[in-house]
Amino acid sequence: MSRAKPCRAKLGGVPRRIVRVTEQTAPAPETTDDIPEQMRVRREKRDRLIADGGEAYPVTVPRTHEIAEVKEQYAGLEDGEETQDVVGVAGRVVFIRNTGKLCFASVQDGTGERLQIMLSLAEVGEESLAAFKSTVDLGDHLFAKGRAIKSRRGEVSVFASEWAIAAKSLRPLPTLHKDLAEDTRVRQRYVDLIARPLARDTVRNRAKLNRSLRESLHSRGFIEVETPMLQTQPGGAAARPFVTHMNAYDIDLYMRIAPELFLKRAAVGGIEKVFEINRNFRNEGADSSHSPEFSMLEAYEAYGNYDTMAELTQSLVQGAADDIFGTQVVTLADGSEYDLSGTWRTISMYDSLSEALGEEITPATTVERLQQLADRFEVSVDPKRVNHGKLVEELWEHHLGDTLHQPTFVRDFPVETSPLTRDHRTKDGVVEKWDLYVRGFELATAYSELVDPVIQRERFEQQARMAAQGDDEAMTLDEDFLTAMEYAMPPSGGMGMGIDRLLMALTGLGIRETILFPLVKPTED
RNA sequence: GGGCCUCUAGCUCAGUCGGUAGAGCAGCGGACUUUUAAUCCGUAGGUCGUGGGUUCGAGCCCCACGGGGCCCA
Repeated sequence: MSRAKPCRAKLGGVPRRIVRVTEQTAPAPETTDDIPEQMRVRREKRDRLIADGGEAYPVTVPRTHEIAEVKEQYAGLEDGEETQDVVGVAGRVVFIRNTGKLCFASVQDGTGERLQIMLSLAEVGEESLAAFKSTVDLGDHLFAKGRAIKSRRGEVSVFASEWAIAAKSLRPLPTLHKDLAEDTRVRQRYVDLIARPLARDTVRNRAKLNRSLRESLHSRGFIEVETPMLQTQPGGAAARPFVTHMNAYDIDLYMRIAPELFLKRAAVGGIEKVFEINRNFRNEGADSSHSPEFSMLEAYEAYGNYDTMAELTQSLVQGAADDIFGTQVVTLADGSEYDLSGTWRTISMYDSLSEALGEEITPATTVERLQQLADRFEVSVDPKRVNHGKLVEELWEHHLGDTLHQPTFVRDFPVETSPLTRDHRTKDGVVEKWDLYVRGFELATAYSELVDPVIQRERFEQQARMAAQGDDEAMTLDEDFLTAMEYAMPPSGGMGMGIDRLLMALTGLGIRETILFPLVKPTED
C-alpha cells in the first residue's frame, strides 16, 4: 500500500487505490502523455480557454430562466416561430450536432429536463462559432443567452447570441443510450445520475418518502429526535456491531445497531410520542437486501401497543405510496403492480407454522421435537444459539418467510428471541410482537414494549447466558438503560421500519439502487 | 462458506478451432445553416482485471488472487 508507484490516471475508473501521500509516495507530476487522449484533449481545451483570457469555471453566469420555465413558456409557439424575448439558460451538454454553419446542443439540468441551444454563423459570427466548435464538449456545463424560438422541427430552443462555458468537464460522458454496467453505476453514481433517468427519480422518490414519513408522524404529534450513533454499549437489536475507538477517553465505542434503548430513555423522560429516522450499522454480510449501513425509522407511542403500531405502520406506508406515486397500487421496476391498499392480513406465527407443518406447534413444544423437525427440513440453526424460539423462527422462515407476497403482519413471537418485548396479555409463552412482511421480505417490526424493569433485567441476564454459550448476537446487559427504566416508562408501543426496504417495496429496486452511495468494496490493483 | 457466470478502447459490447485485437457511440481532422443515437470522407485510440503456468505461439487452455453478478447454505 505504500509502494512508490507513479499514479497512472485512469479515464474510466475513480482512483481506487487508497494511498497515504507521504514524501516517499507523493505522485509524480502528471504528464500530459500519461493520460488517455480524451482527457488530454479536454485539459488542453481548458488550458487554452484560460490562456485566451476566458474562464473555464466562472463564479457565475447570468442565467435568467430554468430550463423547464423556458420550455413551458414557449411551448405554444408555431414550428419555426421566433420571439424577441432574450433568455439566459445553463445546463450540462448532453447532445451536440454540427451541420457546418449551424450548431445544435442540448443542455440538461439536474431533473433531466433538456433544452436545445442553436448557434448560427449569422447570429454569433465566425469567430464565436469556431470557438464553440473547438471548445465545447459533451458533458460541459454551458451557458447560452439568446432569443427563445421554436425550431422548424418544433423544438423550443434558445437561438444563442452569446455563449460561455459554465464549467468545463475534463472527463468524457459515457454513452447515454446504454445503461452503465451495474458496478460502475454504483461506484460512480454521479455519472449514473447524469445518464439514467431512473437513478434521478430514485433520489427524488427517496426524498419524498422521508418527507412523507416525517409529515405523517408530525401530524400525529410525534416528535423527531436524534440519539447517539456512537455508543459505549450497543443494544436494541440482535446484531454484530462495528467497533471503533475514541482517542480522548481511550475507550472502544460501537456504531449503533439500533436507536431503541435511547428512544426509550427519551420516553421515560416524557417524550411520549417520539421517532427517529437515521442510520444503523450492522457488521454483517452485504447482499441484494442487506447493506452494512441502512436507514431506519423507529417510533414509540405512550399508551400505544403493537395493535396501534400496526395501524400506524399501515397508514405510514400507504401514505407514502400516495405521496410519492399518487396511488396505493404501485408499479414495480419489472412492470408488475403491487397493491398496498386496504387493511393488511394478520396471521399468527405459531398457527401458520402449525398449518404448514401439519402438526401443532405451541410455545410448549419441546426443543427436542423442534430440532427433529429442523433436521427433517434441513433447517440449520447455529448450535450455539439453539433454543425453542430460534428453532420456531427458523422453521417459520423456512416454510413461510418468502411466501408472504401480500402485506402481512405475522404476530406473537417466542419470548427467547424478543427480549425487549412484553409477554402477551393472554397467551402464555409468546410476546406481543409482529413482523410485517411485504413482497416476501421483512419490512418492519413492532412490540408492545416491555416496560417492567425487573423482567427486563431478567431478560438481559438470559441474553448474557446465551452470550456465554457463544451467541455473538445476544444482547448485553445495559445498566444505564435499566436505571432509566426503573424510573418507569409509560406503557408503550414501538415500531421499527427499514427505509431502504420500504423504498424497495414501493419500487421493486434492489437495495443498492435505493441507496445513493452504497458501500462498495475498494479494488486493489 | 459452496457452486456457476463475468472482467477486452472513454462508454456499451463482439472476438470462431490457440495463430499479429474488432464494432457502435465518443474522440481527432475535414464537408454540410434545422440536427435530435444526423449523414459522408479520413484518422487515432488496447498492460485483453492482476500474477504465475502450459505452448513454437494465449484475449481464448490451466492455477492462484482481486472486483462484480446470480443461485444455494
